[in-house]
Amino acid sequence: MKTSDHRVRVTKMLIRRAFTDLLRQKPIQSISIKELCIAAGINRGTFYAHYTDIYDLRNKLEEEMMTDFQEALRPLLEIGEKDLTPLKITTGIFQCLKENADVCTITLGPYGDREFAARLISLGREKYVESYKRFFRDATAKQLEYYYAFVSAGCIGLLERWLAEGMASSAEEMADMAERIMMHGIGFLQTDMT
Amino acid sequence: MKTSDHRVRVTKMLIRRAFTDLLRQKPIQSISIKELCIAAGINRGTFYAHYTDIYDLRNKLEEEMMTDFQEALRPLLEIGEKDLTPLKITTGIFQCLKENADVCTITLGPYGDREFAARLISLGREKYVESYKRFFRDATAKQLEYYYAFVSAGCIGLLERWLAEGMASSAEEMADMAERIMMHGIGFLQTDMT
DNA sequence: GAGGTATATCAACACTGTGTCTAATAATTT
DNA sequence: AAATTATTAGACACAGTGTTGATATACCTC
Repeated sequence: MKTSDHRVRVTKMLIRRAFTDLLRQKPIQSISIKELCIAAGINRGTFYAHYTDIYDLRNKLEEEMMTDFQEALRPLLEIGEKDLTPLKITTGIFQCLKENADVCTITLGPYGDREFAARLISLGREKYVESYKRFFRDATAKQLEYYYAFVSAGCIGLLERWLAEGMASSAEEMADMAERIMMHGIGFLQTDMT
Repeated sequence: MKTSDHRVRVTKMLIRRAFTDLLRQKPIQSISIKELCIAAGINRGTFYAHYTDIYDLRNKLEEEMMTDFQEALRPLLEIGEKDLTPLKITTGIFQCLKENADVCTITLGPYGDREFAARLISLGREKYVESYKRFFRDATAKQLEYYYAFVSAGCIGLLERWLAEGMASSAEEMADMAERIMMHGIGFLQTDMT
């Protein structure tokens, strides 16, 4: 099933490059197939051979990223891992994002798809909830749900801010900060920080 | 400047109603002016007399909401208020949102505009930061920025969840939960909850 | 390398929505 | 009642969409 044809790989690469370029300039809703094809230097019919519309293109690119990220995070989420801490998962995710900074345009940029960002964050969700439950056995499911809704959205907000500042800080630094806020709330400001 | 003409008020009301209806069914990018006008039962030329395109319509509706909310929150944000706590502000905002649940479609629904939701949340931002600074004088500006990025996004995530569950809980309950998470992080699960 | 196959290109097509305009009609204000 | 303003209906050129068929070319297998 894997397409090994040089032509389609070149075509898809051209489309991908033109698409991410355009996404830096304008929101997805004002990107037409026509202008994308002109920017990519391909025929419009060729686009339709691979995608049905712009949103299908975005979805397919996001799926690619998702599998890439899952692959990159696999060692972190291995069942064998016993000394797995939320901090390690967070750091891993943040590290992945930093290594694929260009891709973040699609998810975290001003015209990004935050719903997909939420899915990325949720990659470590099960592990998270599991370890939370270990610590807070008497918490209700509803409480955990609301808490997760809060902190996952919070992490995305943190990531947006990080990207907006050019990802100047290190992934560890950001993950540590996220972890502190998640664990202690505003109290994180009182703890020692490097 | 206030338009007192019956006709334009009826027209705008029809547009608004048709628009929020459509937003419950599909994302804004796939709502055409034509179908909106048919749904509203008005002439297409009339739409152009008031708005330039669909996004201009959304912006203008959001501006209306924003001023409404500012008005509703004014007593809470008065300079005279001395015993103003973050919890009171949060409760006020959550209460406003609950009282305008239909409007939340535009901001918090699955096809909503989360950027605007962030602006709504930020209504109390200055007051927030001010009171935070009072408690944490040695916190750096950067830390406060990241913290605010986290918790404002987190509140939106919480609101989305709330809306998704039909706003079953009370505004006070939600505000209290938000406040606890913001103040104590995961630790909020250990404190007494009603 | 020659073969057949798959892919990209080009031009053309009907179709839908856009944005603007004019003349006519209806409601509102003065 | 007259003047102003808002809405309507129809028409227009224009742009983007999605599809089709014919042609050329790059690819992989043998």
